[in-house]
Amino acid sequence: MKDVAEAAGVSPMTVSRAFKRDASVSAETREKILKAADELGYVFDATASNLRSQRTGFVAAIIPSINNANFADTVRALSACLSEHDLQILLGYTDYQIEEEERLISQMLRRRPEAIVLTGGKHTERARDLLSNAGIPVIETWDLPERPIGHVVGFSNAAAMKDMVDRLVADGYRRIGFIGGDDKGDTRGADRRRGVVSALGAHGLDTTRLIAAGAPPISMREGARAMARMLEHYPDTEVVICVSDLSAYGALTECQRRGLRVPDDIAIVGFGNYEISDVSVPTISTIDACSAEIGRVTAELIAELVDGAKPAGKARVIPVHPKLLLRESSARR
Amino acid sequence: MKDVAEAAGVSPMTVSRAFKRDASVSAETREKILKAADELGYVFDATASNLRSQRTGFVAAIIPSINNANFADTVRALSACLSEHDLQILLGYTDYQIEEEERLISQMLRRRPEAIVLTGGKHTERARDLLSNAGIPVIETWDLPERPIGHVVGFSNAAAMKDMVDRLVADGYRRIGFIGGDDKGDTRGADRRRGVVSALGAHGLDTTRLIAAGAPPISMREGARAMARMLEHYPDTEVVICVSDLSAYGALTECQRRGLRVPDDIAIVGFGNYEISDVSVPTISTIDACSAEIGRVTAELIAELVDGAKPAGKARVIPVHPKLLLRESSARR
DNA sequence: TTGAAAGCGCTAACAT
DNA sequence: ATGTTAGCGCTTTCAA
Repeated sequence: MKDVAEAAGVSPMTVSRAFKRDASVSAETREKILKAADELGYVFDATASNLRSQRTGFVAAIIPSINNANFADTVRALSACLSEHDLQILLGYTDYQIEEEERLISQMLRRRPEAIVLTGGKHTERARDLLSNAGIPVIETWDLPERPIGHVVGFSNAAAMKDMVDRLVADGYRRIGFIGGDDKGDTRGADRRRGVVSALGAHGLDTTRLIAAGAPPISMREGARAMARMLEHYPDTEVVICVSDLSAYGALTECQRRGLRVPDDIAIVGFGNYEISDVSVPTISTIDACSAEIGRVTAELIAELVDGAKPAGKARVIPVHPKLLLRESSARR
Repeated sequence: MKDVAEAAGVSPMTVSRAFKRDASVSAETREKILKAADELGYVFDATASNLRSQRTGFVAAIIPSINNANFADTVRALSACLSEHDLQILLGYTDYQIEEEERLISQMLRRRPEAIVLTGGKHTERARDLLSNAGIPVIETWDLPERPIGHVVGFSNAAAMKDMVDRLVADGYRRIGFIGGDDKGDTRGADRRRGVVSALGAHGLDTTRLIAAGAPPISMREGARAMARMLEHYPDTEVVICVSDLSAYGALTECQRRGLRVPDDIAIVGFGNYEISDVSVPTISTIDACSAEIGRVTAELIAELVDGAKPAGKARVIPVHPKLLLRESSARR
């Protein structure tokens, strides 16, 4: 920057200002400086800037898996909105393990992010401590934690499933099974399972038709395998609720390979409104989790908190509202 | 760090050493220091460390889309291998636009990454300049560029498609169509289309059965729409090659909705070995692009280049070898 | 194994 | 609108 200053015949401070958007530099001077910088091949050093200004422009975002279209949608929306405020995402993924989340949090805080976004409301105690003491906004998403660390943008996975069960029961379904949500790592999956079981109980229905799908990520293959076991153990099941659309699609293929008609012989529903659920034959009933909305709302919240015009204020809980999408796979004959 | 030093009764320099892995600090002193740091809630400041040591531990990685399982697999493997060398990914995505790629590159270089990974070999001239002058290893992936900027880890999309066409022709297919690859943004898709057309030409077959799928990301829905047009314009087509498994699956569903049997009435093949291609009914023939291998190999290359034991050396081209996976959707009756 | 001095490249704060 | 001074929190370098 010193070199650029010399080349342009100004002080380093003026060069610094010329590289800021709102700084007070005459248009003429700025042009001269940018030209000099370009000729010298100068590249602004954000590291030094961050240290001196104590602002990094980073927002840490931690998701369970990078290879999940729902979380990808959230991150994409988050990233797009944040970039309008000159904020950049520092992405990490936990492989559905809170110990790994703790490690990531501890690592990322060293980079001095200006806010941190988490997926879910279950964390190690040390992670909670680190976050509470970090002095930056913490936003938990994709859940409504009982004991929030800071802000929340999300929904109750259990309540979403209750709505689905209520609807299926209203449609006349009685023998209802569930696939997945057995592993502790996938806390949202476990919440969905709990929601289904408790809703079934409330209707006085059988709550034992539960099939494990193993450790997350629960994908299509696991869904197919679990459906095979469902059909063996509970062959008279009328509708199978799956922890996600991916497992629901896998379950659907298992039925197709066995010559079972969906929904005529057995109905299937999923969760997440992945693209496949609206394209497959039959299309799959699901719940839209508002992935992108979660990202957008979170970004807006962060922009507001980081701009720092307001005096912190207290932690907010912003609910989003999943939507039931009834499609061919659970249509009553 | 000064506070920690005082609390532990040592100099800041010793604290600094205690936080390094290999530094020479007596076990006793280190323990004392870590305890003091923990009690004070001290969090190491990577920003200052980066500035002084001129090492950030960042590797910039730019992919077309975060919501693509192939690129996600590459990034996951890259990230996992890099973290063993204390390197962290700074992820950006271009939405398949090289102008956006240029903007991202320029932004990311300010953060002083120690290497930069790109997807594809097509970039703006300014992007090429920025990268050439950045003084860090540049690795282009998922392609074999004619004019590489630095290192390359990838394969020829056109050659991969030639193999597929050759195989289909050997299986007796003659009227072969292609869906996608029409938009300039998806350069790998365009390469695949070129590869198909040129291979068809070499066999003396009809090269006009090309259906546009629009701007990327080409997903299931676009595949279904394109298949509808293929069936209208070229109803006697024997096999349809799709730019990816997602569009291939979409194409498959369009056939199913029309009552066409795959592969008996029409065969379909895809690209990328996405999970769906091995689960759908029928399973979809495809080409495995070695997504994870690209990430792993790239990470190993970077680790070697960044450790800096060697004196730079010249740019390397490391080919990976896509594999034909023939499945039900193109099985000859 | 530990410490002291200097400075990485930028910008906050103040002055003009 | 521009310049000067000081220093962000570490680590390199040298010394003991």
